[in-house]
Amino acid sequence: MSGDVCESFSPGYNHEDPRYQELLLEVAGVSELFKALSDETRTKILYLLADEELCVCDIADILGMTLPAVSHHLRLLRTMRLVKYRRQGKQAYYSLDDEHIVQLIKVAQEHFSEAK
Amino acid sequence: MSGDVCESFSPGYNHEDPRYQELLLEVAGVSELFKALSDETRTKILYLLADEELCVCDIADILGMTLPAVSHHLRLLRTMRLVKYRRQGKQAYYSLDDEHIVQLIKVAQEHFSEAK
DNA sequence: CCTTTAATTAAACGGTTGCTTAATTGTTAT
DNA sequence: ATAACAATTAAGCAACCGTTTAATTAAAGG
Repeated sequence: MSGDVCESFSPGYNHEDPRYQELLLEVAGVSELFKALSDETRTKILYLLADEELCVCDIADILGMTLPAVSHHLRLLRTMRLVKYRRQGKQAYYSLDDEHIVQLIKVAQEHFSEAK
Repeated sequence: MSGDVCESFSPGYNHEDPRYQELLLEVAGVSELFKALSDETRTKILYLLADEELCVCDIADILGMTLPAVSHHLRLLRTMRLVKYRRQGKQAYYSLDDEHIVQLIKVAQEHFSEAK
């Protein structure tokens, strides 16, 4: 049993317990999701897509960034299942794939505004 | 007006509009909050503190990390107003400072579990 | 006062990450 | 087929981030 250090009590965390392993997997997934949202550029992209569907070119223009840079971020957001895209002619139109993001951003906003 | 590229329409984003500037500030704050949650170690710490108050030494022991490493993360979480601490003798006991984090983690969990 | 323990801070190192440039793929039009 | 445009992919580089080690501060006890 670990955790009983500095003479203070703390419950045991059995690292061999399969439930503990499962929890670790969840933690990894959660932090990976937050990592996708931790970049300012990606957050901006999600804000834009929350309003409307946009093609890569438009996003790059609005944010004043190069196309490859934006495409790079979109790929990450895609693998995290946060955005989806549909191809129409030459353009690829992106939009939000999940309502959870809107919730996450909303809660984060609240914390931000309350923290002054 | 920006945004009208690749022959597709997109509404104008006036970069001089004070409301736009305010929005940018919010985006920066939101992404900064997510950045605090994006590290796996910090997420683990928040999971632990969601259960109970713990001192730095215990956290380090449970996670199998050095004390300075944990302290470093706690400082960041403190500046983000996510955790608070109280000193009792030699130890510093940390606990969650905000219920928003629990909400954020809960929503992230849902997304993670649904995304398989 | 000196020693010990908990915690923080500072400096340095290694790995990761995001952007840039260049090259490639895919689609439309001439 | 060739040309032009949108998008992706790849490689290289600079900046950032998390950990480690060492030094410092703070508090309790002999």
